[in-house]
Amino acid sequence: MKQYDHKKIEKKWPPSAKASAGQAEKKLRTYDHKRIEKKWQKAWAKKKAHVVKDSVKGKKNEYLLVEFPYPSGNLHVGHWYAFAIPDIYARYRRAQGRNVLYPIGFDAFGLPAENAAIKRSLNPRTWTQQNIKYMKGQLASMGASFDWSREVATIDPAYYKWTQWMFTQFYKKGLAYQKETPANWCPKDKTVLANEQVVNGHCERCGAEVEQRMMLQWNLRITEYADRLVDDLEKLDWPTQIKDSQRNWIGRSEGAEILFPLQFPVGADKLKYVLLHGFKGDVSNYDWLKSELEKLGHEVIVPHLPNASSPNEKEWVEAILGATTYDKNTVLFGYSLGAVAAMKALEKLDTKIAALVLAGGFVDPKFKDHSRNFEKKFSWKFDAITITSKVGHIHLLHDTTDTAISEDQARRLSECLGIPLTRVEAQKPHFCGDKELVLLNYLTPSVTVFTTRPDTLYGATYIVLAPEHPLLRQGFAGQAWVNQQEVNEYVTKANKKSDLERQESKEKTGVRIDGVEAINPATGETIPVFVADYVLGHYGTGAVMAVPAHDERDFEFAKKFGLPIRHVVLPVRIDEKNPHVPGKEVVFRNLVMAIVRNPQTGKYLALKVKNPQWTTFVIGGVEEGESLEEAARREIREESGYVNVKLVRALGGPIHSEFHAGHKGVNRIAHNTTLLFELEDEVREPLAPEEAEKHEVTWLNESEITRDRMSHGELDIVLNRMRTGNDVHSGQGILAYSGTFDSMPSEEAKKAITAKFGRAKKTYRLRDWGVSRQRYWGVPIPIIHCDTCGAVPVPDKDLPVKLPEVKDYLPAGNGKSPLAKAVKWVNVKCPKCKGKAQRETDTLDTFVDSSWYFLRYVDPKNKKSFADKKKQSAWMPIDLYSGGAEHTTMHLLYSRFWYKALYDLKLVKDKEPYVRRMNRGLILGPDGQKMSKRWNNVIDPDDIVAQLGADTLRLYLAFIGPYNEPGSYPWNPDGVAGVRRFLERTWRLQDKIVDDRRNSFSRPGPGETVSPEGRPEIERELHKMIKKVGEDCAELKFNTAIAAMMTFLNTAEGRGLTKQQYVTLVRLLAPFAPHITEELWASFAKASKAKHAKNSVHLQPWPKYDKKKLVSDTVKIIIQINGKMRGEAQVPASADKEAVEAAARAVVADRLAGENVARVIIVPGRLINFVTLTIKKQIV
RNA sequence: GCCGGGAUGGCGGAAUUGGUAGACGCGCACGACUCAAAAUCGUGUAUCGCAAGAUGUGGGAGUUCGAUUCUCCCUCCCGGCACCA
Repeated sequence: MKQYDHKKIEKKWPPSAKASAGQAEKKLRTYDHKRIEKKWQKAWAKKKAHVVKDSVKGKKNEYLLVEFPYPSGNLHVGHWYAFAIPDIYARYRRAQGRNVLYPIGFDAFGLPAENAAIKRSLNPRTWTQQNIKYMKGQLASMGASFDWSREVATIDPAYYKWTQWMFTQFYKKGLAYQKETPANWCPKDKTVLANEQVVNGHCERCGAEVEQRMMLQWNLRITEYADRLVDDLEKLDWPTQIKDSQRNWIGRSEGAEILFPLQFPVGADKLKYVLLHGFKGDVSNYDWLKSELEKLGHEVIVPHLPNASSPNEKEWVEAILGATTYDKNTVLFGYSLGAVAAMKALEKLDTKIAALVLAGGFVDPKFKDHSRNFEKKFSWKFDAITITSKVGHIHLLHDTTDTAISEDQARRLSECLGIPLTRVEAQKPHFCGDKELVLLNYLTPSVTVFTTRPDTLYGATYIVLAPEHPLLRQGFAGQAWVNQQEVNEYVTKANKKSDLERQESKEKTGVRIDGVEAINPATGETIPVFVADYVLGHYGTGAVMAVPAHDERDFEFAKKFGLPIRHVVLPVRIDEKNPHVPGKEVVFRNLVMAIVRNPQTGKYLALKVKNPQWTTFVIGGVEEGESLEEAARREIREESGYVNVKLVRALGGPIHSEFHAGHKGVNRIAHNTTLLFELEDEVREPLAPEEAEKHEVTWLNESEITRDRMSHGELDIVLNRMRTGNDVHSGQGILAYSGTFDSMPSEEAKKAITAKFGRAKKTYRLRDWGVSRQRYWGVPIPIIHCDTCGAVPVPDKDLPVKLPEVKDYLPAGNGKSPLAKAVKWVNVKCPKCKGKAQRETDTLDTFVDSSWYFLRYVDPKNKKSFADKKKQSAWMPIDLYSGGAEHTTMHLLYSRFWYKALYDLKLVKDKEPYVRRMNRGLILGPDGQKMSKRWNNVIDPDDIVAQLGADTLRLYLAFIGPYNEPGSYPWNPDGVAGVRRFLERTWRLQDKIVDDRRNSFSRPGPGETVSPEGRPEIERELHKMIKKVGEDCAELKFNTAIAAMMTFLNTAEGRGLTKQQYVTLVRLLAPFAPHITEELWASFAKASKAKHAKNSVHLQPWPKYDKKKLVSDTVKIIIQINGKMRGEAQVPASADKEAVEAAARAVVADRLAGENVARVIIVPGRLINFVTLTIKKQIV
């Protein structure tokens, strides 16, 4: 392993002072980076060379963004790689005539600052600002063209005022909400962490194991944007790797929600249903619903609501309250105006009832079609708190086909009650069908499951609830199960475990909920209900329908609990060798295949068929009334004579096969099930003569069971099941045992079954973004908690909410932020009611700070808005965003979400902030490991700058590999010396400038870059270089761009070059090594009369290459014989095919002697290939 | 397990639409300069072979006059997801 040898480098570099003193008399000074770099950095700063205007006449704006650093206190090589290399691109684009914004700032809030501050008993602000100051000095040494006038720091109140302002905007729009959520709690950092900050159950920062705690947290509704965050990726010019990572992270699954009604057949209290009809309705509307509910054993009351054609609130409410007594077993159902009346009645009710189901309800009497006469007879204010407090369970149903109630009306109801809206499709619009099944489903206790495989519904043989499922906490309408205690124990145990602990063992555990059964809506069968921790509470609906035949997890669970396995999606095997013959009758048959193993020998029973010749297992049709096993035993006896066999198991479910049954002359569709038997003894019955004639018995080793030998198309599936014991078919197939859906392909069946029994639904892995942090050093969440008004956003005029000074930055450890200790700051008046109120004491996640910083660069000093709209449109969206791979799923997703939310608030004009994104690589230590003090392999960029110069460091990092690929590159000390050599040779190349006739230094005329006469080869090399460097820079392949300049240098050193040619090289090198090139340019400018020469080299336009100069008079042609290189020939560029062939034949004449050339392939200007007859013959 | 990316000398890496594999740099070897060393300059440097030549881009097949490049299968490495229904 190579060790980084400091001494070796220091000995080598810098070149001794004595040597340069000795050369002092020489016309040229030695390249002295120390003098040059400081000099020009000062000069640029003085001239404000890098201040960017928002518009420059005749130039297009371009926004190049790099992730702003965290002010850790010291600049490392990674920072150089992150900032100095994109600077090459910024300078290159400027030379190409773009007005380039290349800003920088500091992401300065966050844990490390605070931890360091606690350790050194310093104010985090002081500490952070010191770091910023120091790092700015270091950044200056890069010679990067940052516009410092646009510097942004997230800790600046003028910045975080807008962070807070945006948060209040989001809150007002319902995008920010507070919720008691299980939070990832780091016991060491004493704060809540985002999911993204938890790596394998441990804190990303300190490594401590993360605990789950229930806490009241602020969340941002990023899940509402999940679809757009996935779909809009498509249009972005981003590497697929980043897009795929984001898609994985969001984890969108498309499937269906299906409702399974529950029955409590044993020992449960019966429910009392009160069904309220609507405007112009009457008691008879619910005949069907009533009888169905009564069938389940419940009591049903349908009160008569007076004057249904001209109703008023008072009469209806009285009728409802008088209809019966209400208690904890009552379920109140209200339809349309009945829903309104139900809520009104609840406001008055003095007991708590089990459940409230509202269908087609509203709180806003504005209808899609026409107005109604009751608008003024009801009051349209609702006491949501009272209503919801009187009810254990609420369902809000909206019919998506409704012709009277708009979706918007329904949503208002949902917002009013704070209960999510359930969108359903009624049998007839506005739930007007005779048999509205959907109503029954929601009136009965039920479990809604999410599945991506609705096609397997008929195979669902049980239901599994996650331990967190609300049904287990609340029950439904007071219903109970028999083994309540056992269930509770399991749930408590599971809830104690962290996600990580639950995953420790994949061994399935669970408890059957006794006395409760679900009804499979497709088969009508009752199926058991379990609670098991392999189902996740936060994903989908927290409940699954288990289909053991087609899901491995369910299969495992079913095996353990002895649950039925029903195969409903059959894998398909179509025999290509023996396909269906068009026109022939299609005949269906159930087949059974028997694999008989002899445990003594380990061999398998097979039949050698004589005509046609093939080998098969015992196989035959299942006769009417016969079980599979009976049929298999019969076939074994008939075909092999063996009598005593023992059934081991079925090898999974049937396989759907299609083939042409030649001997019967029909097209066969067969469902073929394979049973595995063991031979018990050798007892055989004699075969019937016609059987014996057809085939003979043979025994095969396992290795002899191959598709070559055996004719079964299903063999691969069967063998796999036999060997692995995995009988689950989780792929696609054709439906069977699925009622009217039989023989439908599974993809089609997904849609059909969803349409009939459920509704299409998307679910995401992504969860809402928890932004509360119980730490000091962050942006205070701009919310005031008032006892009467609830959470109130801080009014715009009171922003920013400045971070108060406290003495003690240590988190309390009880979940309270240190801000809670600033009592004066905390206690305020409510902005709404002026009553007593307290400030929110949590601070925002720092990912919030960095979600919009790029917008502030555009207009960093604005006091009226976060960024002026005109300035935004001058720069946004960002043309190229360069950063680290570690931000692929967090920062990049959060800031996209943030930007989209701003877009919806009409605060920004684009849907996406970053047009193009690239992830850079990683610089490793010289030993190939990550740079770390622990390994003593850290390269300090300050040392390199001191010894070798900033230009060398820039050039080295650019040369190490392609910048736009996230590779990892070990630091090579000799490699750095190598690029330093390149700069010195470039410097000394001045010695090789030869007399060019014009010997002047002026702007090249059109079509002319330099005076080329007399040196066409160098001129050609020069133009090749201009082309290559330009193209490679555009693609961020700085390594090959530098290689092209090195190649030119190698040629030019040998042959000499003109001053014009030299200066062109300097201009190409300028973005890479801004200091040395500025120095060289200036020294040439002294001798020049040209005006433009007085300007900086960095203001010179990018050299243009001349296509005509790229071509040479002669070209090298590669000569191949049968595709192998056999020689080369120089031919005139103008040579035609005949001439090329003649020249080539001359070169390889001896090789072609005696060969018949069958074909000659000529690639103009490149290659000629002689194909000889012998090869040709082999092919023909 | 699923999704994506990758594998080229001693090392970092090049190679246009399929057309000389190894550009450029490092390292190494030899030579020049020097009393010497360093620096610098020059020559060479995929492997085997004295050579002619043969082999060679993770492994195996295929398409093609010709494959690092296209197709199929496999191995390994990196990244994302993972009891996600």
